[in-house]
Order: sequence, then C-alpha cells, then structure tokens
Amino acid sequence: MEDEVDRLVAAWRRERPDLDVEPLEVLSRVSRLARHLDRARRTAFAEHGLEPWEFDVLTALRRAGSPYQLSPGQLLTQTLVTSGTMTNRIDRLTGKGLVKRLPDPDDRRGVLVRLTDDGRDRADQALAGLLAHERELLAQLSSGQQGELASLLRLLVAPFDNIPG
Amino acid sequence: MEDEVDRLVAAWRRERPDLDVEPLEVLSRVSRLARHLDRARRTAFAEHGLEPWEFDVLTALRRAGSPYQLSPGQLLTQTLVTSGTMTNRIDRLTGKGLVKRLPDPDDRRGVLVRLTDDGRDRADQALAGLLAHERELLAQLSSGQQGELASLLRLLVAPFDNIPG
DNA sequence: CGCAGGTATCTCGACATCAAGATATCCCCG
DNA sequence: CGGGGATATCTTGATGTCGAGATACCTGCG
Repeated sequence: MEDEVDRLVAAWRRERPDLDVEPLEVLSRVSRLARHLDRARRTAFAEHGLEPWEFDVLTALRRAGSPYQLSPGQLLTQTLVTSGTMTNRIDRLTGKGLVKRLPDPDDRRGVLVRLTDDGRDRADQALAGLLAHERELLAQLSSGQQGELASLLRLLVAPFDNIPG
Repeated sequence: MEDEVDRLVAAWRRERPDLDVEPLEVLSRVSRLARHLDRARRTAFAEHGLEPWEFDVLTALRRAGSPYQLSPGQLLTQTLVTSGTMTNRIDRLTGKGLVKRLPDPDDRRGVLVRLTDDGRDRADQALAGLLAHERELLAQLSSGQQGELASLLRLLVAPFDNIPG
C-alpha cells in the first residue's frame, strides 16, 4: 500500500533528481504519523474529558508512583515543553482540581506538583482508553514487527534523550 | 542504549502491572521522536531564514513542478492543517514575497497559490540543508535498517493517508 | 562570611493553530 | 432552467505554545 510519503518522494525525484531524498522515507513518515496520532489521541481523550496536554502531565505524575508528585522541572523533561508552557499547564490543571502545588520542603525555590485523587482516576481511565485505541492502530503489524519497529525507533530517539539537548 | 520510553514503560509496568502497555513502545517513540525532529528542523531552517511551516508550504509548491502552483485545498491535504491555518500561512508568505495568490481561471470560488522565484530558491536551499541534517540523524542506522523502518512506518501511516480522515 | 554563577520557577508578549461558521460559487437533478 | 446540497476559501475568537527575561534561592570558592 502506498502512502503520502511515497508520493512525496516520487515528486522530489522528478523535480530534483540531483538530490538524495532517502532520509525523507523515514523521517517524513515519523512526522506525518505523529500528526495523525495527535488527532487520534485528541479524539480518544475527549471521551474522558481530557485534552492531550492534560493527559501528558497527569500521566507523568501517575507514573511517578505514590505520592504522585514531581517538580515542574521533572515534568519539563518528560513532556518536552518549555517552562512557560508548564507553568500555564499546572495553573489550569490546578483550576480543574486535578493537581495541586505544594512547596518543596528541601528547596525554597522549588515546587512539587501532586496529583489529586480525582486527577489520578482520570489519568487511569484515559490511559486505558488510549491503549485500546492504539492497539487498533497497531493491528496492522505482527507482534514481531512491532518489536522490530520499537527497536529501530529507539536507536533514533536515544541520542536525543541521552545527550541532553 | 536506553531511552525515555524505556523508562516510561518500566514505570507503567511497576505502577499498573494489570495493563498491557506494549503499544507505547512504538507509538510513544513516534510522538517523542517527532517532537525532537521538530526542534531540529527549526534549527536547520533558521540558517535559511525560514520557519518550519513556511518550509512545508513552499516545498509542497516546489514539488508540484512548474509552474509551481496549487490550490489552498491541495495544500491542506499535504500539510495536515486546517483551512483557517492555511489562509493565514498564505497571507504571511504573500507578505514576505515568497508566494502570490492568483484567481483560478476554472473556478471562481478557487484560488491558486504560486511560488515566486525567490520562494523557489529558498525552498531549494532549505531542502538541501534539511537533508544534510537528517542524514546525520540517520547515521545511527544501516541502509538496510532505514529501509526496514520506512516499510514498517508505511504500514502504519497508509490507513490514515488512504482512508480519508 | 559574601559574592558570583547557576538553578527553579514564573511572567509577559507575540504568534500559530484550531473549530465553527460565513460567504461565494459550482453542479446535479428534476 | 432553477433550487438545494456540496465545495472552496476566508473570517473570527479562543487557546496553547514559545522565547526571553525577571525573581528568588542555592552553592561553592576565595
């Protein structure tokens, strides 16, 4: 089955036969797939009354384990947004009663963001819903193919995640 | 080499051992990699005085081949943005002298967006720069691995691209 | 002890995006 | 030929994000 990137690459080969556009076969597919996934996630979360960005923050806290709290700085590295964005997100989630801010007892510059009980339940429900949707998308691939894909992607992501940038 | 998704999955297995979080191995990596790529692209394009969204539009027109023109609607499907966004983008690119709007001779509702000579040169330069950067990122993978990765990704993207959504 | 540099978070203004609706035009079918 | 639904583009208002800078606090060195 052909996809938009096949068409895109074919067009470049016609218009710019002097260039090697092979990298696009991988990286344009990653970007486009991510864009489609964003839309699908938005739909999936709407069933639980959450926005994708809310899910990202709540689940980061949920994963931290009891007492479900992290500093804003830790949340930054997990969600790949800037500090201004995170401040704003925490404000809004606080307004919805899903998280609350506590002073960090060990560092008076710092703050700890903690999940409320309601926030925890929402995160758990939305995660289950998301996984159900994602399993459908991945039904295209055998279990072995999924593992292989994950491994190849890891090779590309690891440099970003490990060499801080 | 471990990445953030490995840590993320391990955390879920600890916190929610009842759930099968396997889908995240693939799809969370796609989302995170796309996010890193966005940042890298932003840096690469800055060398040519372009924003990523400008690149997306200009290259779509460039790929169309002489006379380098498409309707806004055709640009929508290629760039995965909404119509309001595209109107805004065309306005701004027009202001920078990189594209111009022409009436569609065959449909008075319609418009054709055409690349200017300057826009064409910018697109060509930025593409060459982007490919150079992307080749570095992909140096982690052998040629065979790149092909395999591209094929697996195609399986996931194709349903979105072919069943209009 | 005191200061310089680093770190954590927040503030602010600019900007790009989206969703929904408005407007103009097309096209098929009766 | 005329009306109704589809289509193409643009408008509007709300919102989320970013980048740069401000503020408060920590830390190590002299």
